[in-house]
Amino acid sequence: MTSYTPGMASSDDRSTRDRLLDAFEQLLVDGGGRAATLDAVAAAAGVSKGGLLYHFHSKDELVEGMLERLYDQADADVALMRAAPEGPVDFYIETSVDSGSAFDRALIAASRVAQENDSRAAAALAKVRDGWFEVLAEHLGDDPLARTIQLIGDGLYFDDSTGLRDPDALAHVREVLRRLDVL
Amino acid sequence: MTSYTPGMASSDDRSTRDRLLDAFEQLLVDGGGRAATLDAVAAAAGVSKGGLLYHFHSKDELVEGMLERLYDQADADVALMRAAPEGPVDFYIETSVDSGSAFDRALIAASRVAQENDSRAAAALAKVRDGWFEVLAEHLGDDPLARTIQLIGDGLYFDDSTGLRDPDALAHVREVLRRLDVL
DNA sequence: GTCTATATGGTGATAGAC
DNA sequence: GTCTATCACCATATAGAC
Repeated sequence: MTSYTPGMASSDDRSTRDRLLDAFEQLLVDGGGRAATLDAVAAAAGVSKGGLLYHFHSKDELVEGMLERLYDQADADVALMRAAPEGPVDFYIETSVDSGSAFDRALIAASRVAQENDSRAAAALAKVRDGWFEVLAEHLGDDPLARTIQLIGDGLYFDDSTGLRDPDALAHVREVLRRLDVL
Repeated sequence: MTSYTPGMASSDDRSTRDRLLDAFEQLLVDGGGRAATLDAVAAAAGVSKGGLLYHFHSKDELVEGMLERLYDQADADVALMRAAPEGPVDFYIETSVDSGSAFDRALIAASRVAQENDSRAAAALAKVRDGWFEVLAEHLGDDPLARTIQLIGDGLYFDDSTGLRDPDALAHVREVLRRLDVL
């Protein structure tokens, strides 16, 4: 698997490429897989459809490019999680509510694709989740607790991505985690 | 809002109507909004596209019919939850993992539609969730805990609907809930 | 590297036969 | 009550001009 390397593009087409992926993700987040057509992606990125198809020869390649970026973002996120001063648990639940970050957008976009029965996207999400779980389980030394916290994070993500966001959710979760002596 | 009333169909077309809604839901669950075309729904239900369009004049009406059924199923579920011998919390998390029930299918289908930016579906899901929360909060007398348990349920749902199912998840959650003295 | 055609097939919806 | 035929539109993808 060739990994996506931000600084190493062979020419200066990186910004157009990334703008296209950004637009693709945003359309997936806002309107689901149905709204993310090639026309819409090209328009949102400010290029023509032909321009898009120069960078990505098919919609499939667009998905592939998106997932490659996701893997790198996930690696960076896990590193941040391990090094977080507030500890990995607080970092994890805090970043599980949608802050509008590029990584949040990439995750929600990937889950939209996964729900259209794309096995690559589902595998990518599973791998990202495994990375988080590893850190949680290592830090807590308690699989049931780690799994439960991960489910809470999944729930926060799901609610945000379905427009069910509850502003008190994070405070409530923190309160319960304190009772469990993990915060 | 005219409610869906199983026993009161004005003629014997109820079974065809329900078969169409069943097929619509199943296609949404399996392949997302993109796969649930009118052609596919009609074929899966064993009627022609014209036959479908006799019962539902548009795709919008198909969604509407689906959400009406969902409301009634949700009312029934809340009643079961209140009366559950094992208590509402255990009932809630147990039924949050996809058992393949008609209600599970309806919920996942509705969330697929909600994620394509359909406000009716999002509102329906929010209402269903409010019903569960009310029972949880009433029973526990503890909003943070009720909200957290609800998030765990959302996480279980999300994982199932994205193909991330972990067979130990439920056991792990139960273990943690015992530590919190709710099971 | 980006754009304009254009081919091909799918998708929602209508009209009207049976 | 269900079906066939048909329409206008939108989607992905190709070929090739600039």
